[in-house]
Amino acid sequence: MNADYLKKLKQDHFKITPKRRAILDLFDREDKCLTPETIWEHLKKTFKQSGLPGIYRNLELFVKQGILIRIDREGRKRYYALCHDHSGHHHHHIVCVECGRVDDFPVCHFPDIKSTKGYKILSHSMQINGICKSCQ
Amino acid sequence: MNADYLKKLKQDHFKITPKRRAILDLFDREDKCLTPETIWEHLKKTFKQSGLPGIYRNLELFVKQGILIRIDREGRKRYYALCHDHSGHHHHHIVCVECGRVDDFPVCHFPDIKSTKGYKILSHSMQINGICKSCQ
DNA sequence: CTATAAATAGAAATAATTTCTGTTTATCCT
DNA sequence: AGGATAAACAGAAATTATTTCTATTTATAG
Ligand SMILES: [Mn+2]
Ligand SMILES: [Mn+2]
Ligand SMILES: [Zn+2]
Ligand SMILES: [Zn+2]
Repeated sequence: MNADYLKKLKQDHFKITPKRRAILDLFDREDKCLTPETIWEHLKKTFKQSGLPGIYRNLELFVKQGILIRIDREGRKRYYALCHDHSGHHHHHIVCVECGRVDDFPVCHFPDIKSTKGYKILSHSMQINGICKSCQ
Repeated sequence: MNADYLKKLKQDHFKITPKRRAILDLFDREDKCLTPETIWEHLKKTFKQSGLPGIYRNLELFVKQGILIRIDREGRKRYYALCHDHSGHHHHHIVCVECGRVDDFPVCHFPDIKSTKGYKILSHSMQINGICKSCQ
């Protein structure tokens, strides 16, 4: 849970600030993907002072740390969600197109090849879209 | 090739305009993913009159028609590329992170399951990133 | 407790995308 | 070929998500 993420931050010499705690807490509570602005709306309840640029910066930091992932949805906004996996194992995510809930997709089916069609393969990204139990 | 795309448009009662031809020709010639603005720069050479909103509209039309796909790259711009497959077979794409070249990735390894973790699966998207032969 | 670099707020800038309106044009039908 | 029609278009303007900048605050190591 949350403490693991904070430990990960501390390990890499990033500061544990109240805002950062609050962002991670929010993701824990909401259990779905969120936009920077939605997060900001929530934070403003607790911190009457709070800037959107700080949200953006922290979200990108969390992605670099493997704590959050970016989610693709309709529309022109960004979405982020908790990765939920602390082992660092490669895996993918399934997203509810209705409510934005995100869960780990247990395994990766992509073959472990290093090249195809003359390309040297570096990475792959994948997202599964569906409808979660409670939205069905 | 190009004629197939035009046929597809005509079938669905979309007009074959010089701009549309020019956009598809450009993709054929460039053989990589392009941003709306890049396309616009090229079109302006031939059509001194030419508006960016028209480019945006056409690109989204082509995506709906399965002629183009959207490509994720670094930065905040959109990229589009030819799908290159007229059979309509489900498949994915590999993108050169250096030059933006895009090729069909022959097969899809994602299992044909209809549900997981309580989700009803609707779709999945995937992109393979690598370095193409000429960029290595 | 202090020094210090990291994090922040707030305002402003940036730039991609969309919307709107009036005009043009591809296509269908005589 | 000529005319009617809806689709496509240009151009300007609006929108809005994201980034940059600067001065101030704050978490943390020593
Ligand atoms: Mn995960
Ligand atoms: Mn393809
Ligand atoms: Zn749901
Ligand atoms: Zn390349």
